[in-house]
Formats: sequence, structure tokens, C-alpha cells
Amino acid sequence: MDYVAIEKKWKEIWAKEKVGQYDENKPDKFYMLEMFSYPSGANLHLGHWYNFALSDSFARYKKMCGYNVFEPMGFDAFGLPAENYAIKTGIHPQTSTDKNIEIMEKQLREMGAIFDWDHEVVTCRPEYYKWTQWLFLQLYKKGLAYRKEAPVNWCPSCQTVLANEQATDGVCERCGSAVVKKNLTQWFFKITDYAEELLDGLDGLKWPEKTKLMQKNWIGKSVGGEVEFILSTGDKVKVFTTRADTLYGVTYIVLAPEHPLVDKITTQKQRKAVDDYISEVNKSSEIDRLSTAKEKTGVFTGAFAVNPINGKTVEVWIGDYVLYSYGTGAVMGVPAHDARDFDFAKKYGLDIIRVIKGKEGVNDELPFVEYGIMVDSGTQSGLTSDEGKLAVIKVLEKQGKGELKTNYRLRDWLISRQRYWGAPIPVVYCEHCGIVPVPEEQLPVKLPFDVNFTPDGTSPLLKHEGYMNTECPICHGKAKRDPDTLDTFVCSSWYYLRYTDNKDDKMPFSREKADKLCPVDMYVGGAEHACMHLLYARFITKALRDMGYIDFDEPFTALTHQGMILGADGQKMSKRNSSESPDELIHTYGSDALRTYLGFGFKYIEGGPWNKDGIKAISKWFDRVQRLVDDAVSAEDTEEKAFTSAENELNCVLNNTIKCVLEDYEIFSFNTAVARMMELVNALYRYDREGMNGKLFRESVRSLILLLAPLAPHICEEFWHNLGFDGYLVEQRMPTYDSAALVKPEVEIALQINSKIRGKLTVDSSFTKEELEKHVAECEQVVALLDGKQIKKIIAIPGRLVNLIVG
RNA sequence: GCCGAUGUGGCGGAAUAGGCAGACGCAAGGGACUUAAAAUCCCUCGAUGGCAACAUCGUGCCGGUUCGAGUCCGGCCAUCGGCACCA
Repeated sequence: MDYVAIEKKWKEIWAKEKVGQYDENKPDKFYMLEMFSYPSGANLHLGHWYNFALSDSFARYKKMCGYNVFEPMGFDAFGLPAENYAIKTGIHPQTSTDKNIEIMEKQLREMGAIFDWDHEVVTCRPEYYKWTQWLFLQLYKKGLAYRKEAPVNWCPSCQTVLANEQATDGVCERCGSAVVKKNLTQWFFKITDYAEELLDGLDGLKWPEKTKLMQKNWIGKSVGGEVEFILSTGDKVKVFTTRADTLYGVTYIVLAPEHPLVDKITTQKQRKAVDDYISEVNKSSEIDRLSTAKEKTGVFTGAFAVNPINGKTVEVWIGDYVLYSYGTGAVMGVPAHDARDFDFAKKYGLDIIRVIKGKEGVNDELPFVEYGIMVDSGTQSGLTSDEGKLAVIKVLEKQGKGELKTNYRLRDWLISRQRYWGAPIPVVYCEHCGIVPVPEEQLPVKLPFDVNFTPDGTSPLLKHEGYMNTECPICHGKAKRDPDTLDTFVCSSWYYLRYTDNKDDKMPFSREKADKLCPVDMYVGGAEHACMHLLYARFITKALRDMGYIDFDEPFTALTHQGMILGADGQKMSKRNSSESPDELIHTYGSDALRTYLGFGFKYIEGGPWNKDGIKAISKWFDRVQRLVDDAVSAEDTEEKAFTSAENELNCVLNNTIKCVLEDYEIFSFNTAVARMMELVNALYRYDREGMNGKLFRESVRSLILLLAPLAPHICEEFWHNLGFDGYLVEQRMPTYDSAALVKPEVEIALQINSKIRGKLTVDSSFTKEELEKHVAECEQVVALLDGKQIKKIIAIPGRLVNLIVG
């Protein structure tokens, strides 16, 4: 059969008739979303097919369950690769991106999916990024966007800012020189305001547990207390601790080298040592800083601090293992009960005082980092760590020297990128008025086309005078634009909303449409976005809810990660080992065969190494299905009569197939769904066509085609019409099964003697446990096997086995 | 280092709730049809021993619970993913 021609025919008809599209006038919406893709060079690869085609199969399945499915498609079109390509080739990012989108879109349209192209979004088009800028302004108004100094990766040789992925291992991807940190004033979104809610909301989501756990760890909630130490200089230093029960064991405190008090409290005598240490820290490269194996270092400031719980005076040090960005940027040193503090104290000869002991007989070596019983801890001695943690803070709270405190590891979201190919940040800097947001009616702030990409220490926008120099919207005086663009994750944090109302030029989306279609009912995409895109989209959704633009608080109620298709060598696909192009396969076998093979050959959520051998087998299997369709067309009607045992058998397989396939689609288990359909095909071949029951046969083939339709939409459409049915398959309903047909009169069960399989037994399937026991004890076959031995015990599991314990 | 996942034939992968391990395929081998090939159809296909019926072993390794363990428990090993001084 010429599958390629058949596919072409149906694709054209579907496109013309807009078959399978969402109807906004009907109820029972199902928002199916695949993570949109970056329009990278050239053609769709197997990974795209695996993600999009099989997600579409799921969407088609849902459609055939009666849902009003909305499955939009678009492009995440801003980003670094296009800009790097421009630097290398001189081809403008807009030119290459538009071209790539054209190619990808054409291929995606040829996939034969029910993607809703009328709702397409492309993030790099002004009609989209206008609203990305609008989003920024709303967050700014709400106090969720602010500016502060933050380091960027800087390559001194290329004179350019590098993204993290361009600076792996602290080395410039381009020239190999060591990357340094450089401070720039940049924009942040206050995602930390939502830390607690982002954590809480995870419980209600139907997401993979692994992904939820990753987000949980990323948010990193830790509950403890802040304790205030008064310094010899009169200054106060707060430290954060989760182990206030160890406070009596403090023998020093350590500030981060960047801590603002360091300069002030350092004594004359220690000045040089401290300055030297700080300049050493600043010089050390990212590689050294990142190494946890590195020995902890520090230096004494000359200052002292008073421990508020016992009045003891301890030394104040600085050390680069203390992070200025977490907690208060200062920690208390309890070497007896913390591994890092222990190493530090050993190295610098600081006191080690034990204040927690283990329960009787527990490992007693220092550092003892587990919970235990407080000792030498004044009035708190004898408390458990759990009790003590709270008791100590409560005592301090009364004296105004401490309080309960929760910290999160989550940092605010840095959204400034020193790049060209992104949405411009809609803010100007006026000499008189300061930071001035661009008024909404002036959006979009358009990205200029004529820029110079040569990396020479200045970002392309900064070099563009016409862009940079503007007028202040308030005083109409001279003003400068922000030379940076927004992180592309900002663009992708709200695209699912724009899909619902992509042509609106008055608002980013209508509240009515968004509330009706959202949240997304099933989101499919790679697991690599667990702590980035998926977290950002959740944050933006909650912020928009709080600003009154939408009525729900989670963007994606259910999530599935597709696995990754690896090269035949089991390694990640790269240009080198991706010998297989989907295009060739489609031209030879058709897209249905490719899609079905991708479904059959892998466990969807795991993926695995590519092997091209299987697709041919799928194509042959389609031929087998086609012969059944031909036979069904010519099958004669027979008079109604009771099923023969062969027909009962076939009917049982049919109903079992329907049951299993529907359950399998529901959980993206395409491989087992196809296996069950193959079993049905095998059963139909086994069934003797001489004097066959034409009605049953045709009904079986009809069900098979309906079940297969999500995975092989084109050829099934052809089969459907060959069978004489009208309408489009995607508008049909999945078959239902009859549970009565699943019950066979007899079942074969295993016969075990002393837990070893000794034979098979065919018994009445309705037997209860007791009936089965009785039957077995009297059964001739069993008596023969027993060889005169006494049965001590019978374990009977109806439908499974009987196990005779004999002695 | 910490957290998580995974480990089953030559290969991709099945196995509900602890109950016949290897469904469904691929590859391989044998046969039928054919002048021949392709296509199609049938058979074999975890290992070892045996002519055979059958027996023994077998789900990364070691141990445990149980009448019974791929599945549960304890301890290892390997691979992959995430975090990486978070006080």
C-alpha cells in the first residue's frame, strides 16, 4: 500500500476542513500542551517527533474520549544560538529564526497532528513580546521587579558577557580563557516572595514525584532561628541557625568576606591579613570557588562577639565558605557539632566545646552532627535537640536577641541578559527622573534591526545610539534605554496564556478565555526544565492571579516528561551520531509508521537508544492490518447465533484489548498499547474465516481501527472509510468494552508442590478459594503427582495457582 | 558528599495487589510456497544437562522475611539525572 500517498491525501483534507480543532462553543475542554521548541537549524529530529507526535497521539486519544481538545503550537524564538550564529556568519538572528520557523512549521504541519495553528505564538514577534514587556511592567508596578548589582560571567579575552552554559567549568566556551566575575546592575523578579506558596502548591499537582522533589529541594526551605551577637565595636551581627540547641557550643563566628561590617570591625593589627585574604578570594576563579573539596580558609578580624545565651566572648572571623547570599551572611561556629566548623576549628586552632551528647551508647566521636541531648547548656541542659532548638530561641526572643526564622535557598530570578536577541527591557533611565518604566501605550519597545554583533566588549544594543538615546516619558528630557534584554524564560513563562487569545492587540489575553481554557490539563516536555521554566511559569501564574488577571493559581495541573531518544550507541544524539533523519524514514515508511514505532519501541517516559530495525516491522504490521480491513469489507453477514468457542475466544481478546489500550493511552504507555493491538491482530488471523461470524469480525476490525487511530491517524482514516464508515476518526468515540466478555469459563492455573511448579491445571474460573482447595485435593492429576505423600497445607489463589505443601 | 531514579534473554521491552519471569516485537535459525527472489505463512528461540518426558539454575551482587520475591526489608556495586560549602 502506498502509505505516503494516503497520508498526503488525508493531511490535505484535514487541513482544509480543520478537522479535530478546538471548538470554543463546546464544553469539556482539555488543554493539551507540549513545551514549544526553539527554532534551531534545519529539520525536525527524532526527539521532536518523539515529543510532539506522541503527545499528539495522547491528544487524539482524549479527543476520541469526547473531550474538546485544545492543542496549540508555537515557537520559543528568542535566544542565544541565533545570536551566536549571527556572530559567526553575519546572518541576522531575525532572518535565520524566521527561516528556521518556516521549515519547522512546515514539518510540524506535515506530522499530521491536530495542532491548532490558528492560535500559534512566536515569542520573537513584536505582537508577542509587546506583552512580555507588559508583563515586566506589571511586575514592576507590583514591586516584584527590582534592580541590584549582580555578577555576570565575563570573558576578558572575548570582552563579552557569557551565559552560564558558555562558561562551563569556569572557562570561556569560545576561547578557553578563564572566566571572571564582573558586577553589573541588573533586573530581578522577586520569585522569593512566592517561595512558600510555590512549595505548598506542589502537593496538589499531578506531576512526576521526582520533579516535585527537585523543585522542593531547589526552593530549599529551612526552619531555624536568627541569633544576634553584639560585637566589641558595638555593632550587631545576626546569624541564622537551624541548630539553636548547639548555641552553647559556639567558639567563634564567621562572616562572609563580602559582609558589609567586615571593613568596619577589622582591627589595625589584622587589617593587612584581612585585606590580603579578601583580594585572594576575589582573585580565585570560579573553578576553585565551586570546589567543595577545597579546604576551608579564613582569617581573624581582630573583633570579638558576645554569645547572647551565655555571655561568652568569641572571635569573629571571615571565611569564604560563608555565603553572603544566604541567610544573614554570617554563621556561628560550633565545631563540636558541624563538620565544616570542625575542620575550620582544627585548622585554625579554635576551641571545640561539646554541648550535645548522643543517646546512650551511640557513636560518640566529634564532630557529632546528629540530634541528641543538650549538656553543659545552662538551664537548657537535658533537653533534646528538638526541644532545645525552640527553647533557646524563645529565651533569646524575650531579650530581643533572637527570633524564629525560615530561610529559603531559592534566589530571586535574574532576568537581565546582556544580549541582543531577546525582548528589550521596557525601562528608560532619565537624568532627572531616574528609573522610568515605558508607558504601556508605547509598547512594544522594538528591537532595532541594524545592529553590530561583533563582540568587542559592548553589547549590540549598547552600541546602537539610535536605540539607546531616547526621551524620558515623564519630563521629556534626555534618557537612555536599558541595554539589556529579558531572559527567554520570561517569554516562556506565560506563553500558555497567550495561546488562548493570540491575536488580541488590546490585552495579553482575555481573562474570560484564559479562565475557560486554563489551566493546562496535560503538559508534556523534557525533565531538564524542572527548576527553571516549570518554576518560573508557576511563579508568573501566581503573580498574575494576585494582580487580578486570572482566576487560577497553577499553570499545569498534570505533567509528563518524555524520555530522550539516544543515538544507536546509547550516547546523547549529536550531529555526529544522529545518522537517522526522520525525513528519510517518513519518505520510506510514512509518518504513521514512524509515530507508531516511536510509541512501540520505547517506554515513553524513559526513551532509549535508537534502533532503525523496528520501523520496517511496524510497516509490515500495518500491511497485516490492511488485509484484515479488506477481509472485513468482504465479510458476509451471517445469521445471529450463539458464539462458538473460537468466537468467544476472539470476543474475549477484543474486549481485553479495548480495556487495556484505553488504560495504556491514559498513562502514555504506548508500547503496551501497541502490543495489545498486535495481540488482537494475531487473534483475528488465528480465527478461522471459514463460516466466520461476519458481524463479530467486522466489529473487531472496527474497534481495532478506532484504537489505533491516535498512533496511525492517516492510514486509519483510510481504513475507516474503506470499511464504509463516514465522518472523521478523530470525531468518533473510542470503543467500550464488555466486562462480561472478559470472563472465560475455564482458566489455566499453575500447580505447585512445595512451591515448585509441577504442572498446569485447567479449572472452572468461578471457583472460590475453598472450592479450588477441594477440587485440587480430589483431582486425579494431583493425586498422581503426590506419589502417596500427605498434603499438609494447601495455598489456593483463584485464577492464579495452587501450592501444595507436602511432607 | 547529599538527594533521586534505574539495573530483566543477542536487542527494544512486558509482568495488576508478593502468585506460571521473559507478554508484544526485533534479530537469529529451520521449514512451506516459488524456477528464483521478494512478500506471505508455520515452527524454534534465557542457560546447562538429557533422545525424550523432564530436571537444575536464572531478573546487578550478598543476606533476610514468606508456602512463594523481578516485586517487600537490610547491606553493597554499577549507570544515569539533580544539587553542590545553604549554616
